[in-house]
Amino acid sequence: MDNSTIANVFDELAELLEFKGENPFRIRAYSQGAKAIRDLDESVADIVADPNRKLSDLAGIGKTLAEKTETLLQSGSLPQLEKLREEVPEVLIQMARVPGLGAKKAAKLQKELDIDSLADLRAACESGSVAKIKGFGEKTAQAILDGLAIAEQAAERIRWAEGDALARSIGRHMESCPAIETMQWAGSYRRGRETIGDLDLLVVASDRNAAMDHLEAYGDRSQTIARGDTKISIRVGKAFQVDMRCVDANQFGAALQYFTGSQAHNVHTRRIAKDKGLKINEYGVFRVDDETQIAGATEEDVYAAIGLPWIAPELREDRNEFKLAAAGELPELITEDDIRGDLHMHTTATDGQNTIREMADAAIARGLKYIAITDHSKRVTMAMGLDADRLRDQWAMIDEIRPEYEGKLVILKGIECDILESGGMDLPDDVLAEADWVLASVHYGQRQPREKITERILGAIENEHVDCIAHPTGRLINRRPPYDVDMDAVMKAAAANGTLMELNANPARLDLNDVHLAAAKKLGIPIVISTDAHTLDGLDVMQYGIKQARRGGLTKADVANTKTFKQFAKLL
DNA sequence: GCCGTTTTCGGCCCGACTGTTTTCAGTCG
Repeated sequence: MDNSTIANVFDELAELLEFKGENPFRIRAYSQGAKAIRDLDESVADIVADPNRKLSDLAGIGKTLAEKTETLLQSGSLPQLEKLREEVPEVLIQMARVPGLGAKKAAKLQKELDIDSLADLRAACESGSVAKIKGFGEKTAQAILDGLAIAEQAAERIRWAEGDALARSIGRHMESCPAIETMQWAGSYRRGRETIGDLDLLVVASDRNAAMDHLEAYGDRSQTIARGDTKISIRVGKAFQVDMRCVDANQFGAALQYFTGSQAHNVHTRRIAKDKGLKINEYGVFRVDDETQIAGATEEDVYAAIGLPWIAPELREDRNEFKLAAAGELPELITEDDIRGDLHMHTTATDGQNTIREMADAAIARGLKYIAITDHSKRVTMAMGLDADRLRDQWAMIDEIRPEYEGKLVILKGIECDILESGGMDLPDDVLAEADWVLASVHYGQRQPREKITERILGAIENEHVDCIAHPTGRLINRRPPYDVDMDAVMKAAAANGTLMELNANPARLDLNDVHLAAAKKLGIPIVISTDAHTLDGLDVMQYGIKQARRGGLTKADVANTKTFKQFAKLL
């Protein structure tokens, strides 16, 4: 059982306990335990198996959660969870996911009105029976109806790149507001999370009402959810929420820090402040005894006030950033300027839209010094994958054009070779041996059982000609789950065999994810950030990979394609 | 349920906004 499965169990326990009206701090303990395990850069099972280590040494895991984790690892289930699932009606969980309804209101409605489904809930709102319950009213009933409509429109988190496009569009609109002096995006968008649940805009405005009016005038606004003196929330398009907060200039840094989150990171900063006799809120850092403000204008000031250096937003998840910051060991995160090569791209030989020359010229225009041409192998029939003959023809072509690029760009003879369903590589070893760069990837048999898929990938790692595992989990964000693969085993094998691992920068993939990247870094596995470009524009997705790499805490030194070609070649 | 060099008990981040309340609970981030 892997970390995320265990974490999901604790999250579900927390959710179910909330409906039982449990002590909120006990509920939080389960959530925090889930987070601690999910964010861990090593396998919980390994820690349990190690006689020299204890699970309860992990922050947020005490005696009880350690025992439950061991039960899960041994038996695969938890009696407490089974019992709670029986006790809490499924409809309660659905109800609490309706925006505006939480566990308490949902439980009260369900109990008093005997609601069995969301359809029942809608009917109860429409008939007026909800409004008659003590503590509820007409407006609450209407808010629930609105919430139901939103929930039906599947307000799922959007990919970071989509959030980026929306933020830029709203940003352009807001720039024309004369009342706004400063503005900056915060929230999970600023932290670079792979998906964004809403957008958070922070502004300093000479006239707050004018700024809020201006946001409400955004063309695609569908609804205003709330509007107060300092904060406004609107809905854009069908269901996406955008919040704007107005603050004074001397509060901007504190507000930016607060609004950027994550929530867990903020809780941690405030706890540190409290220990120092300080209080942090979105208006600044204050001494508790006399309410004096000691910081707030910039984020650097806020962190300095609690004795820490500024922490990059991508790291603010309350994973290990506080420990690193306190020790002065925060990583200097990779930037797009550090990238010198791109080692995964396709051409017209298979499913790409441009020729080798066109890709090479576009790479030069983007400042790259080396690329690898990595078309599909023959198993990928839909993309007209290459057999040995066609591949050798392509390599002959590369030999032919290389002189034109002498001193400007190194073009590697590569292949994205499929790992076959039955195991083994899609091209014979003697062909792979002629390649400069071999990516191995799974495209078929993605639903095979864990043991089988893991065995296939381990086989590729152990093949001496394979340089790198491409998109190692196969997930497509919001579309397709990762293969059921034992990533702990894959990473250990990659480390042992000197095989590189890809961070595929395509915004739908971003594969490996941030936690995997941190784990790879810990094991010393060099990461290659590649675009998997199928078009010239496809080369521009590198920025998304960089964002993801930063979230994994990667520095220039952790990423192989930041090296000069001469240094990079030593890894092959 | 977790945690600790003020502690093994008694805390646990902090505030905006809404609706329904005549002083605050619920929800959200």
